[in-house]
This record gives sequence, structure tokens and C-alpha cells, in this order.
Amino acid sequence: MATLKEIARLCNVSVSTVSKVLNGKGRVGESKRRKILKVAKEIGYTPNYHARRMVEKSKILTIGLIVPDISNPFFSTLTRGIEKTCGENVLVILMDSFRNLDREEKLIKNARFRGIDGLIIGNSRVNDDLVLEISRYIPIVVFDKDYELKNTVSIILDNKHGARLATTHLIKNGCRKIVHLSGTSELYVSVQRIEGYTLAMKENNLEPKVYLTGYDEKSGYKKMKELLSKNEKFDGVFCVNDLVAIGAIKALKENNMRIPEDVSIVGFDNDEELCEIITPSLTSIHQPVEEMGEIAARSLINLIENGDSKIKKYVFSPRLVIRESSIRNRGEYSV
Amino acid sequence: MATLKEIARLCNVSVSTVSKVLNGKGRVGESKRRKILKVAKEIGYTPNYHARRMVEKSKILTIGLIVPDISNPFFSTLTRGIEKTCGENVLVILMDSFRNLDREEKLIKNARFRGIDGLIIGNSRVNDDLVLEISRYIPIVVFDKDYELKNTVSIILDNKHGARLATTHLIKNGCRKIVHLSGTSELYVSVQRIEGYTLAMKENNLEPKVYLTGYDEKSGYKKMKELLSKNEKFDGVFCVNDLVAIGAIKALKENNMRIPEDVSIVGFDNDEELCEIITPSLTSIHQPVEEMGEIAARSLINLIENGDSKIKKYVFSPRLVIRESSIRNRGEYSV
DNA sequence: CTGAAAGCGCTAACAC
DNA sequence: GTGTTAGCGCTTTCAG
Repeated sequence: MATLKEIARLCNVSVSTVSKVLNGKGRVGESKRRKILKVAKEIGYTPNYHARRMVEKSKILTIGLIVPDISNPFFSTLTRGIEKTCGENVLVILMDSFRNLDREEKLIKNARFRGIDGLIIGNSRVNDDLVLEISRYIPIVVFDKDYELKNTVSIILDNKHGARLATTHLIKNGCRKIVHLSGTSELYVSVQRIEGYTLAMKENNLEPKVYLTGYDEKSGYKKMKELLSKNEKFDGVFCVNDLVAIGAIKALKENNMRIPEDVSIVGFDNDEELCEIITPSLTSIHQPVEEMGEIAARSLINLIENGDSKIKKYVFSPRLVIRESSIRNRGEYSV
Repeated sequence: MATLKEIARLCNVSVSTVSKVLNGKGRVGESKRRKILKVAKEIGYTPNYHARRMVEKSKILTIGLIVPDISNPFFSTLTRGIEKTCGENVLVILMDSFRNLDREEKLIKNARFRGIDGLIIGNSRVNDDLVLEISRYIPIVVFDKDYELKNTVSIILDNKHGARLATTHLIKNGCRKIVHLSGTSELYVSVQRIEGYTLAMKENNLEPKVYLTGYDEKSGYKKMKELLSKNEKFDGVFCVNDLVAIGAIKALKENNMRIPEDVSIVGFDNDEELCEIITPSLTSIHQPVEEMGEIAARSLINLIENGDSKIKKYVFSPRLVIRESSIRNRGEYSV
């Protein structure tokens, strides 16, 4: 390996002289300087990063980012926001858990042994004790979970409010029998959305009906097919996310239901690509994903550098984006 | 900071004893062992990663991944493939260039000063000299560019063949006037696809017509609108990617053209999410993105560990995935 | 069992 | 100008 020592030997000078030349510090005779530069290039010298970090109080930060699935648009956009905030001197180590809980736990546990200075955990299912334990060692930013730990910042979307917005919109728009395809009951996000949905229904003296699903298109399709075959009656659907909504739409179409005339439908996440491509275009609840990523990164960096953060929790507000899938031409409601 | 030294002091033992206990090596008296473990936990000791790497010939690798836009499904899926291959002991540093050439160059140049052992560069526009220079220092895997350098592996999709497949499919399916929305003429990928398209047209004594576009939905929409307003005649469209195709479809629909009856259309990339959601569903050329990511990671790791690679180039074959947008009910062609 | 000592590659005082 | 020295935090012989 090419080292300073090696160059020093080749040039008959001391290691520190080489170091000075290569770092442009101190004064060194022109002839030596040239020779050192030449040799360094020849043998392809690259300074040992770890050795450097040992001795410098380097300002380079390394943060770990854990996501359940980087190919999911929500998380890739989140990642984009994080990357945006991390300039030259913050390295982002991406870790995809592939929605495998064991793997996720292992990744979180091992982070601090990997030179990682802080962790951003996107929407995980790991238990709180683990976060509590790990946060003793490195700062953590978590999404959609509410911790009040010293070394931790929470980034939260007001999911309850979002769900209420969606449901109320359907109601105002003339729907009376609205069902909710909710995702699993384990995820905090889903729990909150179920609450918001239920609240809105009760406020309007309507009966809430929650159906558990997964989070992908397939599970939305499957559940909707099931409801249709059971001959369930409904005129509105609120879905836990856009993918589930898209699956549901597919099933509804196959059964010749008209959207939004027979059944109105609202998604969540507002992935513009998806929402606008599908026919009819999909009304959805927008969350400022990229911005949330930026804040996450900024908070983490601050947490690492200052050991603590004044603001322990950021709550973002969702917004309703109305498209064709929920607007009936009855004049009962207009944008 | 919590260090071995600190623990040693607190326990009245030597640093090496502490090291042994914490690493479970060598034999140490039970009482000391317990005390050391206890103190280490109390003061929240985490071994210094860089110090460790200095002395161990650690098997942990750090690879850098440069993409133009992580929120683009192609690259997030690619990333997924890479992550899949990198187990416990390979760290992936994600770097998004945001399609900024300056930033991309800087990222590539700085990688080796950031403890990065090798680089995967996704579909870049950096000039070849830079790659040549950097590959002297660290191994590089590049996409869609054909290098024959010692320290480099190329991962390539046979774009020409893919374009030919798409075009031939349209021809077999009864189209005679096929236009190509091609992206820009700078990107190698586009050049290859144009060639394949042209070849297929000529083979069938048809006249190729290439129209430059961008790579997003908007530019597909815009170009198609333009063609329609100019009253260009065509019965088939081959697009450089799915997004452009989707934009084109939108424009065609607005002008009340029937797809595939009036105009058949084929995309490229086969992003399943998009291709299957749109109405009509979009025929496309599939490239095994995730697999390409896996191979990229595997090659790079091999390159890092062995200094060179037998295989300098992987060429992947595209595949035609037929959906509604190109199948006319004329019985001229069936799947 | 336990600790002293060397050394990983580098930077930074501090002499010469 | 230039080299010597110390030390970053850790692992690993090697004596005792």
C-alpha cells in the first residue's frame, strides 16, 4: 500500500515533510516538493481515511439511513430530501431492511460499530426499547413515532388529521357508506389514520368500517375484490396509501363500478406520478416528504454536533389534493 | 469520550485487559471481567471505528454509489439490487448528484478521500478522462458505458437490440408509420436506441423518423402535441422510456386518438407500476434493473478484493413485455 | 491471568 | 526548511 512512509523512503525525506507537501502546509524546498508530488502520483497514493480521522477532529459526519424499501417512492423521495441537506461533509450510509424486522434490528444495533455518528430510521416497526437503548450511544431521528428521549428527534405527519381530512371530504361530497382500507394494525401510521377516519365518521353520525390490508397494490386489489364478492355496500373508500387505492380502483373497474359516480375514492401520500396517471386521477392526502427528509437530516446533524436538540418533535400537516376520483357532478361540493 | 483507556483507569486494569474482555478474547479473571463489562456499559462505550480499522485488516468494505436522481424508479430499483448484494459487511454510501455535472465530478473525485473502497456510477455524463484517472486509485463499475480499463467493469443493456425488438413488434403488429421519441442525442443510451429503431425500420423498408425529446413525462407530452398539431401522420410510436410514453399517451388521448387502434405505442424500462396503471396498459422493453444492480455490486466487491476482474463487461438482454397499448385486434399478430 | 510495548498511518508541535 | 517525537484508540504479540 502506498503510504507516507513509502513516499518518504522513496524520496529520502521524513514522513512529516511528505505530509506537509501533500497537505500544502509549512514550507518545503522546491526540489523536494516536486519530487514528492511526483512520486506520490506515480505510486497512486491516497491518504488513509481512517488514520486521518483518528488524528484530526474531522468535520466529516457519517449518518446512517434505514428504510424498509428504497424502491418505494415515499422512501426514495425522503432519501432525496436527506441527500439534499447533506453537503460535501456528510456521508449517508443507506441501509435497506427489505421490511425484514430482524435485519432492521441488526442494522440499528450495528450502526455504531460501523463508524456511524447518527441514525435516521424511516417508519420502522422495531420496538421502543431498542430505540431507547441505542439512543444512549448515538442520536436518532425517527419517523412517525413519538419519543421523548434525550438523544432523539421525532418527525411526524399528523396522520389523524390527514385521515379526517380525507374522510370528511368524501362525506361532504355526498358519500355516506365509507369504508377504510387501513394497512396493518401494527404500524403506528395506520393506527393514527384509523383514528382520524373513525373520528370523522362519528362526527357525522356515520358508521366506520375498517378493513385491514397490506401496503401495496396487490393487497388493495385483493381486499376490494373480497368486499365486492361479499356484496358489501359502500359509496366511498379511504385508503391507507396510494398504492392500495390503485389496487382498489383496479378491482372496482373490473366489476364495472363507476368512479367516482358509484364509488368515490381517496388515497394517501399523493405520489403525483401515480395519482395523475391513473384513470380517473386519484384524490390523495399530500405529505411534504422531501421537506421532511430535509428536516430529518438537519435535526440529526444538529443532534450529533450539539448533543441535544431544543426541538424534539416536528409535526407536519397533511393537505388534501382533490382530483377526479372523488368529485361527483352533483353540485353538492366543489373545489 | 469513552475509550478503552478510560475504562482501564476506572477499573484499575490495563488497556489490553479491557480490550480482551470486550472482544471476548484471551482469559481474564471473572471479577475483573464483570467489572469491566459493567463500567463499559455505564459510560456508554463504543469502540472507535477508525481506530479499529487502522489496526485490523477489517473485512468491512465501503462502496460509493452515485446516481443522478434517487427518486427516479430506475435508480431506486438499481439501488435496491445493490443493497441486496451487500450483506453485513459492505457499507453503501449513497450520493445523489441531482443531475448536476459539477457535483457529480466532485463526488467522484472526492470518493477516495472519504474512505470509499470502490465506486458504482449509475448512468453518468462525466467525461471518460475522469473515469480513467480515478480508476487508477479505486475500482469503478459504470453503467451504460463501455470502458476497457484495468480497474473497471461495465454493465450494459443491449439498448440497440431492445429498440429493435420494440420497433419490430410494432411492425409485425401492423404499424407502418412509426416515429421514435428518442430523448437527447448526448446520452449513449439514446444513441443506441435510435440505432436499433432505425435498423428495424430499414430492415422492413420503412422510413425512420426520430424526434428528440427529454426523458420525462412532460417532454413526451409536449413533443406528441407538437406532432399532432403539425398533422404528422403515424400509426406507431416507440418511446425512449416509459415516462415519455406516458406523456405521449396523454396527448394522444386528449386528441381523441384511440390506442392501440389508431396509434400503437411502446415504451422502455418496463416500470411495472407505471405500465400497468395507465390505461391502456403500456407495452414496454424490460431491463432487469435489480439484477443489474446485484451484478454491479458483486463485480465491484470482486474488483476491490482481487484488484482485477476477468469479466470486464456484462451485457444484459432486454425483453419485450406486451400489454394493451400495442395489440390491435386485427389478428395480424398475437402473443 | 495480566500488563507492557509495539505499531496501524497520519498530523502537529517542537526542536534543530 | 527539515526531521524527531508524541499521540489519536485500538489490537496483538510477548514476557512475566
